[in-house]
Amino acid sequence: MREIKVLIVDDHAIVRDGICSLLALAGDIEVVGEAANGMEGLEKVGELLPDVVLMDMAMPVMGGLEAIRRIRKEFAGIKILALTQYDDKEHVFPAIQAGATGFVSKTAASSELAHGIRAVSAGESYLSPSIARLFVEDYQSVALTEATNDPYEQLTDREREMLKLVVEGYKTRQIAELLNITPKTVEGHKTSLMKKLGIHSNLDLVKYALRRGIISV
Amino acid sequence: MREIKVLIVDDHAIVRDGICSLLALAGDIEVVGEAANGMEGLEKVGELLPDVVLMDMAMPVMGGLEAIRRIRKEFAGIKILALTQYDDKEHVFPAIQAGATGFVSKTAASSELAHGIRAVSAGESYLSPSIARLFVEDYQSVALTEATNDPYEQLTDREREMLKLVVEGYKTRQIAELLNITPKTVEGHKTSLMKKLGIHSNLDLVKYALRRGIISV
DNA sequence: CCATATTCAAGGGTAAACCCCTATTCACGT
DNA sequence: ACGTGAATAGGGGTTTACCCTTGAATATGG
Repeated sequence: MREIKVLIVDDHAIVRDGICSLLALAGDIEVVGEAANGMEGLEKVGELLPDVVLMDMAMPVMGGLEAIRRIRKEFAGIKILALTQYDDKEHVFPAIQAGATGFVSKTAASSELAHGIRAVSAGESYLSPSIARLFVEDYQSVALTEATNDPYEQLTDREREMLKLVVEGYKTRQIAELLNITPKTVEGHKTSLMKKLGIHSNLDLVKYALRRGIISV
Repeated sequence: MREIKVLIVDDHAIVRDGICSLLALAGDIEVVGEAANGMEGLEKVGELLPDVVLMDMAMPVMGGLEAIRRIRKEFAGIKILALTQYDDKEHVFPAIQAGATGFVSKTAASSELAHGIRAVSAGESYLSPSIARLFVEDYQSVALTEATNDPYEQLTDREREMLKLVVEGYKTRQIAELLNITPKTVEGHKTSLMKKLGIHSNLDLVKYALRRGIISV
């Protein structure tokens, strides 16, 4: 199997050299170039066409975030593994939205770098445990609301059925036809469930349903 | 350092034994018990109080999903590492929402199991590359829509203003009062923007706005 | 066994949203 | 000067949603 070509972008020469020698031990990874900032990184990506770019987030001249956006825009096929010393939402999520395929924390075990590079190169993702935690917690924040005394538990089966159909976009009349009841009955359940949830509009019902994970965008 | 106490829940004895011997090699992990289904797993959790439960998703009697919910409810401090042979959204996200702290694919390298157990035990998370991908892509779906030729760019400033107010819950009349224009004008803009976005209901407008990040739940 | 509560069902009336069309004004580029 | 697109406004009719009330069947509890 061909070696994975990697470009390292970091403003510290010592970090670059360290990573370089680390990856040399991996065997299946070849460091084809280095860059000291986002601007330089963007140029070298064009010259060297690496498989994976290892991108530090905190850099002068052009930050990692902007560099990721530009690389993704011009070279859609090249995977980006972001590298950071800060393991918090504010640093991680913007990088992912900018187009990073994986994220490794600098506090992580050094072996993770090679794992991450292999994963993103294979079209998958890699998230350091401290980073993965952020994603998992973000998804669970929805469910946590559930654990508390959510009035959703107070709804009858029929009302939950209505809620689901309503937020899925069915009109009152359509629901009535589906369930072989009159539209008036549907409205009755709807009024009742809205009262229980303390919601007064169709719109907030959708937001509630999304928060509860009843439907997804 | 104390060994990490693990309970294995899987309906196949062969799988349990295999995992058991794998983890024995790790050194810092001790398998304190096994269970063949969710119900049995729940009982053993109470008896053995493990640090981490390794939970298979596909099981008879009581599935992994329900078992995760109950364990989380009764024993909030115990971490759950889910295990599955299916690496898709439909299987992974519900497990996370039910309370799993990490997720390992059965197609993954066997060394991942120990990594995952250590991560969740330390209060972090572990996601196999094929699973991590799902999370990353889910976060990127917002940005990706943006990158393509989203008709949102076709909207006029006024229309964007309407869109924002509408999905925030303002009624047509209220918007009219806010902007000192007639309700009819508001309707006009609304009709126009909905046509541009190919949306035919208030409800889908909310979903669109959430997808686009115009509002948040 | 009866009283009460809950669920499901339905009607009537009002207000709001939605649909299709037209029309004026203003700005902008050709 | 002309066409185009945006913002504004309105008419008229249909559809839906929202609010209040009622009634029947089915628990649930004293």
